[in-house]
Amino acid sequence: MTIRIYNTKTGKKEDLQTIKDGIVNLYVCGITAYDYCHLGHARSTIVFDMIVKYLRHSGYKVNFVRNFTDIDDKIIKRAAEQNTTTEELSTRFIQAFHEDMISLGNISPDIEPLATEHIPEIVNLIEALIDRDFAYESAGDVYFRVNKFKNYGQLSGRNLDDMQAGARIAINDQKENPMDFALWKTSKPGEPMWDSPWGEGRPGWHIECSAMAKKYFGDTFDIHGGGKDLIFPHHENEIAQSECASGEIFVNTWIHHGFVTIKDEKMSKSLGNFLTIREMLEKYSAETLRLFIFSAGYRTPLDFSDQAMKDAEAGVDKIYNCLATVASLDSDDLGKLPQIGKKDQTKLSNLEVRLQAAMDNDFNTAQALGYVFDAVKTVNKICTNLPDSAKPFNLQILKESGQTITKFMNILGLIKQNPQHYVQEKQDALMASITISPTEIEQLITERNQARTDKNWARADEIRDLLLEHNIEMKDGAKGTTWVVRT
RNA sequence: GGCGGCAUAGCCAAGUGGCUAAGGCAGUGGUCUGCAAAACCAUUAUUCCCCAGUUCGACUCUGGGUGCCGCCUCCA
Repeated sequence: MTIRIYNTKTGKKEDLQTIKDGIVNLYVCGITAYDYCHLGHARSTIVFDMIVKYLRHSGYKVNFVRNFTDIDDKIIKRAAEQNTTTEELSTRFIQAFHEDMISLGNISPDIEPLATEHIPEIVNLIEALIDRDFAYESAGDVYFRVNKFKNYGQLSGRNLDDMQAGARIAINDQKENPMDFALWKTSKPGEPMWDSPWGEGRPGWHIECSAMAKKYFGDTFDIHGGGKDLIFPHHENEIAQSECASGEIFVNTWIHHGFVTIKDEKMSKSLGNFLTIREMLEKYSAETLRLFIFSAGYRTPLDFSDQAMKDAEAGVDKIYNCLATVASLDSDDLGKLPQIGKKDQTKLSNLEVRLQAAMDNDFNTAQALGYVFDAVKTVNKICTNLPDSAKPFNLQILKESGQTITKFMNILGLIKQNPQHYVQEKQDALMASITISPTEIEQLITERNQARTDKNWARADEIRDLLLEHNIEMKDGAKGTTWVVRT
């Protein structure tokens, strides 16, 4: 099967064709390190984590680079506010970012380059652009000459005339054209600076990615990713810089994911309506967040709400519960398992193929999750109906289905815990909140069961109500009465 | 103003030129239970924003309209 990916550049899904057989070079724009990351960043990192894991699962060697922007206007401003250096500030938030990534269960990129560690590469690239007349110096700044690049606007589907008509561009006398963007900026006194042929200054925002991508992947590479908001101007400008400097196509496939919204508005620092990863993880597990994120296509806007998170949590529990049940099936149960209907059997044995087909289709996690839940339902159905005349073969089907589900969910960074432990731990966590001891509960259950034997329903109900007041819910099963803490 | 995207049941959300329009949450009826819970079964869009067109046939393609969102300034 071929993996098909929606390419922003062409607006179509295309078969993935790598430059080198079996190798994917992937560059993702990372964060500007000046604050804690919010759910939007979480979606970005989780989506690309899934993409990398799925590509690797599909047999590709993926070289995954994600940068940090550790010098820019916002960092300078924030550092000044906090009375610290840009270096201290960015180091602190890069550290926080790494902590968040571990909490979320994301793998690390192979390389995490910093802009400030690539100043020579940046300067070289700017010099190449000046040599080719695509850039010019103006009072210590260097600007890219957008008029010189005939493809400017190809990624975002714009043209220079339309954009200038918009007139939302700050007037700057140093520029030949208002749309020209800075490659190098003169530093003001007290700001961080590096030596350059144009005097002391610092790089513009876009140039770092062009320089670092070139360093690690050469002039042309396979996939470049980021949020939709980076399409213009950031990625447009990267293309301009890189292609004008090298004369080669910069990137073959552009992947852009959608935003996380709150009440249908984009979550962003400027709007102040953001929730940090840390805040949200106090309330919900990383796996709940991941399921929530994967319940929609990565390009769709995703609206965050408590209800949506509760739905996702119920989904995670549902899968774990099913897998815990399957894991608990042992040879004693063999005789009780039913023959599995032909239809269910086919459904389960096709699961892996269906999951793969969904993922191959532009990483359609929502559809894949649909298949997983469908399989969970089927497995539950089989486990629940336990008539006689079963064959070991049936147990095998259930165990294999459980393995397929687990293996696939692991690609999404989900179901990484032992299901039985998960169910148990969830229970244990709830235990802390209850106001009655397990011993007392057991005593009351024993008493209730005696009352039930005596057909003293009044007393039995009384005990159940009493336990319910303590959030304890009983389940009368064939093997006796079990209990759980109600969520 | 320019450009791009989206519109599918109470909510979230896949999907396809013709086969039952996935799945989750919530709801309803049932099985089970002394009553419950959990689980399971059944059920919840004769229809996919509106209007035209293409087609033997469109929710899916084309054109127009409406609404929402995003980008054009920093942004994942």
